[in-house]
Amino acid sequence: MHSIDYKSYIEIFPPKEFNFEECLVFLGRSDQEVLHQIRGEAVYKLLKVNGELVLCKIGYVNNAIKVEFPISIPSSYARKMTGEYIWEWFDLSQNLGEFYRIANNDEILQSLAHKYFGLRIIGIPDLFEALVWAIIGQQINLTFAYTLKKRFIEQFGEFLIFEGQKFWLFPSFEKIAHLNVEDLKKLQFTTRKAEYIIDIAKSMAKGELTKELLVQKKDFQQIHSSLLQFRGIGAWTADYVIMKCLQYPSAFPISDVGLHNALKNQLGLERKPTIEEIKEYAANWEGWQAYATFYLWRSLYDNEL
DNA sequence: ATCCAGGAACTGT
DNA sequence: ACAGTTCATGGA
Repeated sequence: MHSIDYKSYIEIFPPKEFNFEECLVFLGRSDQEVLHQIRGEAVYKLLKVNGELVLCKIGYVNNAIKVEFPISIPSSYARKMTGEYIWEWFDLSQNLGEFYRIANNDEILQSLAHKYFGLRIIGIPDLFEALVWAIIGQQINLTFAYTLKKRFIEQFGEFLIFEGQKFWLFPSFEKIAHLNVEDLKKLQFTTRKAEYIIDIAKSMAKGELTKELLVQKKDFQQIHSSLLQFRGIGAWTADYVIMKCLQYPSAFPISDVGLHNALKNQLGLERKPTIEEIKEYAANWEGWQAYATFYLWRSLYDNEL
């Protein structure tokens, strides 16, 4: 009989310029979020790796991200994939040194970079989840967007109960591909959004739209134009997904209303800036537009508190 | 009540 | 290419 010779937890050593607390603040921005839960200094999240459910408790101990498994210790493969997921989720591949050098010489970003130092773009590593969330968020307020997302997950997702609380997985595209528009309209999705989401689920089920296919494209422009071919994905959604799922720090959802409002606040403007004005502000942000956008979004959350 | 919301497709020019 | 219109309903 063998003894278990691996540790019952994973340690992830983040790069410089990482602040777990700041990331936790972002993760806690909506009390309607059901895909993770914050308890004390840790975030709990359920993952599924090759059919294996993995409940993670993610904390920060001795300058390392510590991932524990409150229910059961996953297989070594699942532990490896869990580590990779968390690495992407917190965008740990970026070297933020250059972003902070830019920010320090930028009128708009200087204070934000100081305030939220160590915050990384909290990603959405799952392509289907990123696309659905972007489509849900089109042209409605964030509060209602979270309501729709919660209904969608609780209607079609899987869950696991631990210590009396439910931990949800985002619904699979395989399941959503089989729905009718009416199934989503019941949850108060508009006809359009229901069509977009179901069509995208079908494209993914057929293997026509996958994260792998997008990653293989040689540059940003190719990824962008291939995403635009799918109904329901416009420029904003493509940029949002390239930023949050494919982790391009140069992605820039320039038409985003949240970005416009944040700029208005930061600059003390009477009105929202025009696209042309934003291009002028963003001239300094080359290569780091996604981080500039994300820090500006983060500033909106402070206004609510 | 009124305006607008972390847009996109469609239509007409 | 570009501008205007429609979708559609909740939140503040």
